[in-house]
Amino acid sequence: MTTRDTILQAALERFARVGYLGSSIQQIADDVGTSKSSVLYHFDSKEALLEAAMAPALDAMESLIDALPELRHEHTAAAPGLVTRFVDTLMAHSAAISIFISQRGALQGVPAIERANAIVDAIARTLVLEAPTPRVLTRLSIGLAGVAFILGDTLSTEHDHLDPHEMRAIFIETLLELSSTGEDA
Amino acid sequence: MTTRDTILQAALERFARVGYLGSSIQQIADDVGTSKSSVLYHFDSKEALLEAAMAPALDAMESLIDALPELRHEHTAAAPGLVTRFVDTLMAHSAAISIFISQRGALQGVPAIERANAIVDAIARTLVLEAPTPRVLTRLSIGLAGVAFILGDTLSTEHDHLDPHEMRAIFIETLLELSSTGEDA
DNA sequence: TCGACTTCTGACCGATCGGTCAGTACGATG
DNA sequence: CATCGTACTGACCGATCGGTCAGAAGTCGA
Repeated sequence: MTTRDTILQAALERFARVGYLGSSIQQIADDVGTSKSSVLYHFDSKEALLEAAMAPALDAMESLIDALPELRHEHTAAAPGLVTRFVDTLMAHSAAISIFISQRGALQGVPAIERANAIVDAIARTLVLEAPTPRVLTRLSIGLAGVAFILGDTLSTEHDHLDPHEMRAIFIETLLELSSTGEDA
Repeated sequence: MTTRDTILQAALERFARVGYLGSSIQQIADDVGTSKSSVLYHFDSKEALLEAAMAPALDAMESLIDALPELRHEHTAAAPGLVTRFVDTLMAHSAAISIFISQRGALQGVPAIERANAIVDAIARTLVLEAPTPRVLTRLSIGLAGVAFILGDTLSTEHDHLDPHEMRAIFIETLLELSSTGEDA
């Protein structure tokens, strides 16, 4: 693996664990055994480093949005296939997702976070088309935020976590349940 | 209101909006129209300020825990009364709750956060007694984290949010649903 | 052998951080 | 009037922050 990729990985992990503001370039350099100057050679700034670290996750989410219109006419409400793909994408990029969820308030104005905000808006916009009640939307927000939070938690704590497959199943099932109207069918 | 209380309120709001690490004592002083030295006169340190700002929320949560054993034998699973009280407490202290939820990773070792961690552990411990499956526990975590996240979001963004009463009802209903075994009764 | 390019480093910069300290203004108390 | 405690302030401190820069070391093709 190239030095650049090593830095990218260490930065993503550290940003997720102790926060972007709580991480210094020096600490990231120490993590990978290089110098602060080396980090700033590969990336123009700390912000650029964050952007590069989050890019794969944002790319994946954007391509999921592009595929969303084709997936949703499968059912009127959220289709199981859509939710499954969503959960898989979240879990594949849990570090970046966790950074966005818990730090987007503190990082307003940072390009990478603004891009992620736009993605969330796009998701909400397409969901609103088929889930007009604020009730279902709120329920879905609870579910998505909760799932994202737990993913971040598994990264930053060494608690005993249940195995990823079980977690995945619970996530999918719970999100589907929350995306239904609620009371009963 | 005393200067001390004004500082406390401004600090709580700022910590919730842009993060503890993203807030400087100078900025908080500017918010209330006083000097950095004045803030440090009323509070020994930035950490002490955080602790004092979060204390009311933590006190409320602790007293809720104390009342928990008496409330739970009402039903085997989470009782509606318990959930309602829980949601009300969360909403009454949304700023402090939001700080804990989204920044406890970055603030490990800070006394106020350690105290909050202990509270969460206590809640989990009492819940485990009656909800032994990791499945229900995960579902509850999703719900609680999701609710807490939304509360923080309403503070830090100027989005159009639905009215608190509606939100409260959805929170309670959703949490009760998630605390059930799932599939059906 | 000679540049040219990439990778990387240590020295250094101004700004800001949390925190200390000596001192000031002032109302209450004797 | 003198004294004391409370509230508050500006000057200052060392440390760390993100970022710049000149140059060293190694690897190329010409």
